[in-house]
Amino acid sequence: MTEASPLSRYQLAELGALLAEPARAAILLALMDGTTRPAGELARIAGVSPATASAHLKRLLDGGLLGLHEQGRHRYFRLANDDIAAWLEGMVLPHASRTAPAAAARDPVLCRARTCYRHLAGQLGVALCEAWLDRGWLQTGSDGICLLPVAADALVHTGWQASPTQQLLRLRGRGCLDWTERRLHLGGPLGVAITDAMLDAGWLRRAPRQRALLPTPDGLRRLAELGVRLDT
Amino acid sequence: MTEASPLSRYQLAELGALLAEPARAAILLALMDGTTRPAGELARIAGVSPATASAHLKRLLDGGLLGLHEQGRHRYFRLANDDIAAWLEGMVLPHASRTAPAAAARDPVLCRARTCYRHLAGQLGVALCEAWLDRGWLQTGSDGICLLPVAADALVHTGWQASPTQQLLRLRGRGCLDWTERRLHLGGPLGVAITDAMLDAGWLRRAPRQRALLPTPDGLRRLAELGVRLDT
DNA sequence: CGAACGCTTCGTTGTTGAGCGAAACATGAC
DNA sequence: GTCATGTTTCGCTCAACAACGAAGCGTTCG
Repeated sequence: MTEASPLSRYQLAELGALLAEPARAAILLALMDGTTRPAGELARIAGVSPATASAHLKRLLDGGLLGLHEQGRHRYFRLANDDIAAWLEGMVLPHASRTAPAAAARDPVLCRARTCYRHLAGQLGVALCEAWLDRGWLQTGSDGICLLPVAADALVHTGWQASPTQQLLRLRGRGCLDWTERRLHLGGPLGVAITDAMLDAGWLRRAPRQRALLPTPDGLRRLAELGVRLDT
Repeated sequence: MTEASPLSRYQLAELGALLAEPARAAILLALMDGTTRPAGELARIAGVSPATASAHLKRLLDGGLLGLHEQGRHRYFRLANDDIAAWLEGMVLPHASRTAPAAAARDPVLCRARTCYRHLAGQLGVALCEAWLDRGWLQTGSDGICLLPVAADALVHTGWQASPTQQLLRLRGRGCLDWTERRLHLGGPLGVAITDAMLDAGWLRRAPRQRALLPTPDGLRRLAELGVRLDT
């Protein structure tokens, strides 16, 4: 059997139906920054009763869009994986051609650096991925992208803690499509770990109510040392 | 005003609702190969009455997903633009992580070469775009990607008709994300024109009922002369 | 233990919208 | 003009499902 289309009309419709309700859309958008939130909080964000939100969460869970972590009487929800986050980011495409004939009309802060799921995206994310691949710090293999020891040494030299850096060597990342840059940035567990480390170290700060990430002056300097520059 | 999210919950829900009906999904999938079809034919494909299809087409049109060409008593529908096609191609992402843990499980023929909207996509499309950018045959500017005269000369030398090649110089293309390769291929009017020319010249043939494109032995040879190789 | 809490399930109501046939409206053929 | 064809609009029915309150279940705290 050679499927004529990789996606049947029914699968496509089912996927669309999951987005077709403002309450569900709000839940997905709220989780796009990689946060993990309990059902009650998502109900409040979506503006519906806990009972209604519970039904929505069940549908999203069954649809494979959400992941679940149960802890006592709490149920914490998150996006299922990087692909879901990248896919949601890509949902802006139809609007891009309608509402933004000039691509520059988009929010420049969000273009510069933001989270995609839990990892770094935007110009900075793409620059990091490409620079480190160029330098041979990242290597793509059949099991994903891994960080090489030479990179870990450089990170320690720039001020990272040695012990967590050793853990990075065991993690795997993968390419994730960046919808503003239309190139790859580093996703997967490795991408998440690197982004978390940069947040911890104060190289990046989270914008108050956005998915945007704000690089600090110190962070920009350190990143430049690591070959990551924002071309302007 | 700095919009917190580039897409509100209502916009996202509206977009999802457009896909949420199997009949509408079937219409969009049928138009993904770049064809232009009258309302009656789309009704037959979707398996609904002309009256029902008319309502669906109106919604898709109002939603900005379709374009319209009226001719006499016929109304021909097509996808609105390249972005819509690329976006639909990206709709497989959520399924990719569920149903295809190994990316190689996808149809290799479709991965090699296919149409995205009306232009060449897949390994061959990406290879062409990158090779020609490397050679300096394509140049990216503020108004898109254009073909340089040196490339036109090379095309004529490989057997293209001189007159249509001159027209290519006036067209503009743009990068379009390839969901199997996760890199850019050449879309826009320039991409469409080049693909059409290759089909006319017999370098590529359309697969009977798929969006797949089959490169002919002659076509592969000529493409290799132009620097476009399928790395295996 | 009992009370408070977080969440889900159940039962009900109301709205949305998909679907069709019939009729209307065009256009093109004769 | 008359008829056939392609498409849309109208009126209707029916199914799906979002939403809530109430009740139920399991967990945590005092």
